[in-house]
Formats: sequence, structure tokens, C-alpha cells
Amino acid sequence: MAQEAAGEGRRGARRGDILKAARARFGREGGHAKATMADIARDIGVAEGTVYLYFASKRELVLAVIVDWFGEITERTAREAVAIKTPPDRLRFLVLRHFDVILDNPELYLMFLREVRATAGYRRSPGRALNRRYTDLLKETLAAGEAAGLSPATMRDLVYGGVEHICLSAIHRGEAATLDRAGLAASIAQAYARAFGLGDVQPLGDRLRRIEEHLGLDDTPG
Amino acid sequence: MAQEAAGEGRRGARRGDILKAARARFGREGGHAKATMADIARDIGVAEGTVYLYFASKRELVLAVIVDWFGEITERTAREAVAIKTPPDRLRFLVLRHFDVILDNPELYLMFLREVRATAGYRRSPGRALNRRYTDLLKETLAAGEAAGLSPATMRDLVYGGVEHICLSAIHRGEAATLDRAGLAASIAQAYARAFGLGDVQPLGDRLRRIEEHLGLDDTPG
Amino acid sequence: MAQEAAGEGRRGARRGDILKAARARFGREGGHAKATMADIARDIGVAEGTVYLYFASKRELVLAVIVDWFGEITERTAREAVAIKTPPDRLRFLVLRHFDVILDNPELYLMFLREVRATAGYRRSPGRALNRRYTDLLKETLAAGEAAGLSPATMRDLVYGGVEHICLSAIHRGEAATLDRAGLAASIAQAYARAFGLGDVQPLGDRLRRIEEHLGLDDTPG
Amino acid sequence: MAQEAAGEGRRGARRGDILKAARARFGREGGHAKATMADIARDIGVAEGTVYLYFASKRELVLAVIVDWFGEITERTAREAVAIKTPPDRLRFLVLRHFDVILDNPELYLMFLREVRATAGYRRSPGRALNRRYTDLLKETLAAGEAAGLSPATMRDLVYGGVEHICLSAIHRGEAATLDRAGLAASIAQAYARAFGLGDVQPLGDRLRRIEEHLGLDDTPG
DNA sequence: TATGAATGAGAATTCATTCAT
DNA sequence: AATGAATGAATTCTCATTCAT
Repeated sequence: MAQEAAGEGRRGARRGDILKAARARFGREGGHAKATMADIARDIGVAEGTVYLYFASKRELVLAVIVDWFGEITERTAREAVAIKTPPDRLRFLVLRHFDVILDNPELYLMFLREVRATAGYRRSPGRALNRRYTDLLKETLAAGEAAGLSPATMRDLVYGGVEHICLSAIHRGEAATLDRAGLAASIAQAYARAFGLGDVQPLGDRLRRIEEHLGLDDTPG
Repeated sequence: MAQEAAGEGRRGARRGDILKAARARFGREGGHAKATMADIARDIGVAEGTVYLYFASKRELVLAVIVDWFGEITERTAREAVAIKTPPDRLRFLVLRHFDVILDNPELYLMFLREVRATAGYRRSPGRALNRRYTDLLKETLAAGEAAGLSPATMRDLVYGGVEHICLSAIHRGEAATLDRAGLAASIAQAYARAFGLGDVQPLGDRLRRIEEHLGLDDTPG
Repeated sequence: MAQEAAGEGRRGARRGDILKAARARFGREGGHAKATMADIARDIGVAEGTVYLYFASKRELVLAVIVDWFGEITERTAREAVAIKTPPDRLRFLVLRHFDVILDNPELYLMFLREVRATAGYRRSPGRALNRRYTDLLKETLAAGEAAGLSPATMRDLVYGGVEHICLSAIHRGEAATLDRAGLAASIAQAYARAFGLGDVQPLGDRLRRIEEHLGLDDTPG
Repeated sequence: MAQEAAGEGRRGARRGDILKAARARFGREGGHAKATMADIARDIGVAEGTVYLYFASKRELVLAVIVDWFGEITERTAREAVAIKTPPDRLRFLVLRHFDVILDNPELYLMFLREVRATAGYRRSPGRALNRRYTDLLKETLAAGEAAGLSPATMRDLVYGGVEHICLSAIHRGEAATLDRAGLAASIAQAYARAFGLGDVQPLGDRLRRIEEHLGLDDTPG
């Protein structure tokens, strides 16, 4: 039972210590490139060789940290998402969550982008499954939409890509801290809902037209 | 005047040779990380030290290559974009162009993402102005639309981020070559047009104002 | 008695398991340098520390494997050699056997060359006695010869060195498998028999001279 | 002209310094395994990186040292050998020379055996040609003799293998210094001359043919 | 007897940058 | 303007051996 928790037991505990120390180091400015195996070993008071008893190489440790981190996020996100019933609300929730994921751990996210996603063997990596579970939450939500010519996967890429880009831009401008995550998430979710014909969101133009007609205003004044 | 042309004069010619060789090296698999200053010097038959007479450091050379590359793209895109009158068509054109930019030179684009945009001093860098001119083409196009709560800059980020994400995903899956760029660009442009209310004959804001005036509502409520 | 058999008793059995696993590992491409103590322990399902209860160090295990291996070979060779009565036949037999020893276990033989024979303490090592018994079989055979100025030990070194060199050359050329061991052994044994005046082998030149004289042919025609 | 000497010129001089320092280090007890690149660099007062400007890796340096050493030996041996006319004398000379080569630089010789000859790519390596030139001196000498069923290459292997074995045995016994090289060389050369029918005024084959013709025997019996 | 987690020293290699000529 | 030889810091990974349990 304790074994099952994958964090108990002498071996599991030590492995957990290493992962924790590594995540902290990798999360610092400069990311995993600046962190050395010696640093991590020293942080938890073991010999360098000891780290290699648990992770065969630095790259493996990097990947393990990401899997570990993404696992937590996915777990939590999936748990919370089920409580949100309507697609538009769920979309807003997932967009906001992605803002949090990136802005709270930019270095880890960049590490994921560069080291995991950009890897040839990624499709079969253990990280792949986790990431898939995470992004599938959005894909399923978007599948409720009815966008002409766009597959759910493409819609998902558009959403995550857009959020990612906004976050990285903000980080680069040094405005990450002051970003109105919730507000942006709401606006963006609404925009995408319109884009993908999600929920009962009706194109703004159509709604305006109805009002204009009702009021007897010309279609194209002056 | 000859200097202005940036390609005239003995000095300009040599500088151009270096830029060309560097762009070729940086564009290869592995990008600029795998390319050494010695490689570049050897390619054009000069000594290593000579490169430093034109570029103070490798980083500076990297930035110069990007500015050079982006300059060409921006020039061409701006020239071609003016011929396209309606915002929806222009949006589709710019989306397709971004697909081409990334998929034709993935290594250079990644270099731009990591090395240029991710730089503290980016805002004042010469590359910044060029990139701004490039992305402003889209920003202006999108400004014609009006989505509640989204600034033109944010809309632009959403569009470019989405395209970027789709391209990188395709590259990672090894499906970059078979991507239906034109088809995807059309669908995506349409989706964003819906998202941002683009393509309506008249900007939503103007129409709303007319309605508000007609109803005798205040200009700035609450 | 049980101890003497070196294979009886709980302790003897485990020791034997380790030796067997080590010999297999050491015999692989790369030899003992590539084999780790952990490999060997894992092969027989014991902990690394356990191996050290039977062999004080890796070096000791290496030596024990060689003694073990050479013991078998010597035993068998001595047993079979007694049946061969004439020195020339015995020489051929021992040459062929040496081809077999080296070509069937090149890695073990190289290990013997480098690790055992090249050791300062070799003369007193347990392996020394065995190897001596093995090579003495040849030395005694050659002692029957009457070579001017060559001690039996030197003659033995010449023979074994020659065979060794031919085998290693063949291995390096990748021709070890196609070597005509028996044929080569016969020719080589005959050459050495002539060299050392062994048995009734008379120098070819002398025999020819007798024939030439008998036929009345000139010594140096044309 | 100075360039031709392959040791002149600034670059050649530095390369020569490194080779010299490396040969000295590799020749010490423990051989090249114990010598570090840092040792060699320090010996001649340059930075570690400098060594890598002349030799791409430690292995390449090892091979270069061997080629350099063997080149000298071959040059000298070939030069001196031409003055010795009769095969038996030449055989004795080459045997003695091999004693000198091994006993004067046992560590370098072992390095050659392990690192060069035992290498898959050896046949095409630059060292191969040199070694071939060296051993061919003996092969040609032995070709004058005729031993039933033994190719000149095999005869050469027997000779060099025998000498090698005697030397290594002497080294291992700590008797290398007191070895009577000249005396042994004479006896051994004589033994091999007998073995291979060398030293007879006329090749055995020719004499046999004459006898066969005299007796009216067929050219190709059986 | 057996375990197996922990140790820790040790060495090759890269490459942007400099500066004397 | 051009050369190109020299620099040297910086980090990963291996594995025989030990010893507390």
C-alpha cells in the first residue's frame, strides 16, 4: 500500500528528494542548462554518483521532472474540470489554467517545449501520455463545437498556441506579473467560442443586425 | 549612400558573405547551437578572427542573421499585402505567409523564438523594429474587427501563436511536409474572423455606438 | 575432501556459480574490462556485496576464472597427450590444441596474456603452476630435440609465441573462423621439428644432398 | 624544403613537441592508460585545448605516437637491412632488431599490440602501411626459403610471434635486462633457417625439380 | 551469510574569444 | 584588415568497493 503511493519506501523517498531538488534547480533562471548534477546532489546531501542510481543520465532526470510536474497539473486539472458542465465555461477554465501553468513555471514550461516536445522519441515517451491527457481535456471540450474545416486537434493547437504566445510575449516584456489572467482568459475563451461556434455564443454581428433591424436603422449608414 | 545599401563597398560585401554563410549554417539541423564560428569562417575562406571584425560576438551574428532574414520576409510581405484590400482576405494571406515562414525555415524560426524574443534587451534591439513591422501588418488588419476585451496586440498574438503551435506540432510529428498550408490557412483565418468579428461590413464598435445614440444611452456607462 | 573438489558444499556451489557467470561475461566481446561486478551478480541473482564474500576483488575473480579455465584445459590436454607416443606427433597435437585454446576463447586468452602473465606476482600465483603444467607438456616434448643453443623453455616460447601470433593476426583480419587449424598445425609442427632437430626429421637440405650425390648431379648447376 | 622535413615550421615544431612528450609519457610504467592529456600539455607548457588543435582525440594522439615511433624503426631497419646480403644473416639481423624494438620500449610495443593491431579499422590505418613495410622486410627474406605448406606470411608470424613471446616472458620474469639478445637472436635465427630450409645455396624447390627431371618424373604428380 | 544503497575520484573534450604579428 | 594559434573553464558519467542492517 505504501509502495503504491510511489513516493513511500526508502527508495521512493530518495527518488522523490532528487526530483524535488531538480525541479527547484531547473525552475530557476537559466533552467536546466545552468543546473549541474553536482548542484542537485549537494542540495540533498548525497554524492554525485547517487543521483545516477535513480536516473541514468541528466536527460532522464529532466524528463522525469517534467513528467512529475505535468502529472500533478493534469491530475488536478482533470479533477477540477469535471465539475464544470458547459463547454464555454470549461473552455474558459482550461484557458485560465494554461495561463497559470505557463506563468507560474515559465522555465519548466520552456524546458518542456524544448526538451520534451521537440524530441524525436516524444510520441512514445511516458511524458507523451500525460501531455495527451492534459490537452485532451480541451480537445473534448472543443469537439462540442462545429467549426467548418477545423479538426478538434487543430482547434486545441490554436487555443494553446495562442495562450502560450501571449504568455511568452508578456514574459519577454517583463509584464508577466501584471497580466490580468482571469480577464484575458474570459475574453479569449469567448473569442474562441465564437470562432468554433461553441455553445450558444452567437456571432456578434448577427446579434447586432437583429437589434439594428428592430430599431429600423440602416444597414450601411453614411 | 553606398553604405546605406548595406551590400556595397568592400566591407559591406564581406559582411554579407558572413551573414549568408551563417544563415545557411544556422538553418541546418541543430540550428545555431551546432554551428561554430570556425565553421562559418571556413565556409567563406577567412580566418576565425576576421568574423569578429564584423560581428563582435556569436550572439551578435545570430541577431544579425535574424534581422537580415526577417527583413527580407517583412519587405516582401508588406509589398504583397498592400494589394489585398479586404481584411478577411488579408488575414488569410498573412496566416498562410506565417505558415510558410515557419515551415520553410524551422531552425531559423526557433532561433528567433529562443534567442531573440526571449531576450531582455529585445525591445531596443534592431530586430525588434523589423518584427514589429511584420506583426503590425496583422495587427492593423485585425484592428478592423472588434472583439470585446481583446486588444489588437492580443488578437495578433493569438493568431501567430496558434499558427506557430500547429507548425511546431506538425514538425514534431514529422508531418510538416504534408501539411495543407493553404487549406488550413483558409479555415483558420475564417475561424479567427468569426472570433474577432472581422469581415462584418462595419466595425462592431461603430454599430454599437449608433445603437446607443439611437437609444439615448450614455457614452460611458457606469 | 569435499573442499578439495571445489564444487561441493554450499559455499563451493555458490563460488562455482560466480566463476561460471564471470567466465561467460569475460568471454564476451570487450572481455573483462566491459564486464562489471554488478553484471555478474545480477546474472546469478545475488547482491553485489555477495560476490565479495567469495572473491576479495575483481582482480582476484579474474585470476580465479583463468585458473579455473586453464585447469580444465591442462587436465584434458595432459590426459590426451599421454596417449601420443612420438615427439613429432605430440608436438603436432600440442600445436593444434593451442590453436583451439586461443581461437575458441580469444577474449579469455587475451585476458590471460594481459592480466595474468603481465603481473609481477605471477610467479607465485596459483595460476602459475597450472600454466606451467600446461606448457611443460610441450617443453618435455621439445627436450627430446637437440637444437644448438636453445633451451627447452626458449623452444617452447617460440612455438607458443608463433601460434599465438598467427591466431591473433587471423582474429584481427576477421579470418579466425576459416583458419585451417589442423593443416596449419601439421605444417608448423613439421617446421619446428626441423628447427629443433626433433625426432627423425632430417633437414631437407641434407636429404636432398644425399639424393643429388647419389644421382651424380652437380651441386651448383648453371 | 624546411616544410618537407615535416618537423620544421612553427606548426610542425609544436606538433613534434607534443608527440615527443606523449611518447615519453606513454613509455612509462602503466603506458598510455595512466597518462592524461593534461599531463602531456603541462609537460610542454601549453593549455589542454592546444593539444586538441593538433590531435583530435587522445586515441588519435596514441596512434600518431605509434606511427611516429614505428616510422623511425622501419626507416632505420630498412636502411641497414639492404647492406646484409644473405638471407640467413638478414634473418639474424631482423630477429635481433625485433628483440631491441620490444625490449627497449615494452610499453610502446604493448600499446601497439593492444591499440593498433587489435583495432577493426587497422587494415586501412596509416600505421598499417608502416607496420607492413617493417614486417615485409622479414617476409621477403623468408620467401627465399621454402617450407612445405607455409606461406611467407605465416613464417613471418612464427618468427615475430616467437620473439615477442620470449621478450614478454622475460619482462614478466624481470629478466629482460639480462637477456643475451645477440646470442638468442643467433640461435633462434639458425633454428628458423633450419625450419624454413633457409640458407641452402639453392631453393629446395629448384633442386627437387632438377631431381624430378633427371628421373623423368611428371611435373605434377598425382 | 547476505544485502544493496551509497560512495567519490578521475579525465576527455568543446569552442567562443583574444591578440601578437 | 586579416590572421590563426592559443586559451582554459566547466561538466558528465562510471563502477569497484564498503558497511550498516
